[in-house]
Amino acid sequence: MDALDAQLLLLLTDEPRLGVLECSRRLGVARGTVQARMDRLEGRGVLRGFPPALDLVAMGYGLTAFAVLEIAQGKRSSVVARLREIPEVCEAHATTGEGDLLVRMVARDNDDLQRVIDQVVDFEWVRRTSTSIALSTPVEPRVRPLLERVARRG
Amino acid sequence: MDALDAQLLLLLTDEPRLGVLECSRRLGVARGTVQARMDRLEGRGVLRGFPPALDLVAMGYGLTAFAVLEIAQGKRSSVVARLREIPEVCEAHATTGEGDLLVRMVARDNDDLQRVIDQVVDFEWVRRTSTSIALSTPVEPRVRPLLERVARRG
DNA sequence: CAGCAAAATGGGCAGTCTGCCCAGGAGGTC
DNA sequence: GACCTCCTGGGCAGACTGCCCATTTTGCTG
Repeated sequence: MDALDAQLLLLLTDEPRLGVLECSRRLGVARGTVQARMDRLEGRGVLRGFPPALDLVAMGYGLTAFAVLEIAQGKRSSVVARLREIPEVCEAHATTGEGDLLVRMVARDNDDLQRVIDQVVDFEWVRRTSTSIALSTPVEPRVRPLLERVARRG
Repeated sequence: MDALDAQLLLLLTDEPRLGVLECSRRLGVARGTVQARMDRLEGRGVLRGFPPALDLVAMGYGLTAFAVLEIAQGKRSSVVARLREIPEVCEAHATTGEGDLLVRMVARDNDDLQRVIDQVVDFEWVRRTSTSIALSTPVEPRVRPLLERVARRG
């Protein structure tokens, strides 16, 4: 990951539709170079692809909630298996600290959220839970700043 | 968002590099239809684009941590402004419940993480904090299940 | 410092896709 | 029945991709 790699990724972050040719023009390098860089980044697993970015709010899932679950000894995989079956569960992390599992979920409205939370929480091996609703997202998911740092140096 | 929209998005989720033409073939519809659907989805804000998916682990940021911050009355925007300046802060949500702010951050190694956490936590208006380190991610960020549901019905 | 391997350059070529256009047909509404 | 929206199938010029090549630059090694 040198500066050129980072600049390329920044460019693609800002304008993902750019083709290889256009990227090479913007960066002032040859087309083959950009192609090689992208191949390498993809090969190393840094660049995983270009998945469509979907706006859950626009899709009708306007509510996001987080739940911290405390799980009975050795039962985490059972709980995870169950969580995976709930479509509204968008993400889950096993963590240190007070809780064992941090779960992010979405819902269409309050009733829906209640239903989802019940599904997540009402489960034999879940000992204790603490749920919070996301009121706003002051920092949208981002990687840009990290890239910028690499892009500047080199 | 009808079934065709969802199927299209599913297709793009699985193979983002697919062009309009190939999508139309796979879905068994005319090319113009796919084009129109994508334009509409993008217009409605559902489809935000195709940003590059970067693997933070492969980039060297192998550690993820979550912090719950309790903020002094009315000082949230100050804290948020500060958080935005820390590149390692990848996401932050204002929440109900015990904490006021849920922050996700990444770091290269333990020392780095310590440094980042200090930056996030050592701040005048932050009252109380609770930090957890993500040990694993049993449910990777996903939207697919929600799409599948729409795709099946109509 | 000479020498080598990896990387970047600039160019060329066939195949394919995009963006845009049009006329016709299908399905639903007033 | 008139109308409107959506999908269809086709055509066209322009642009890009993937791939190839020979040459030059770069950066490291002995």
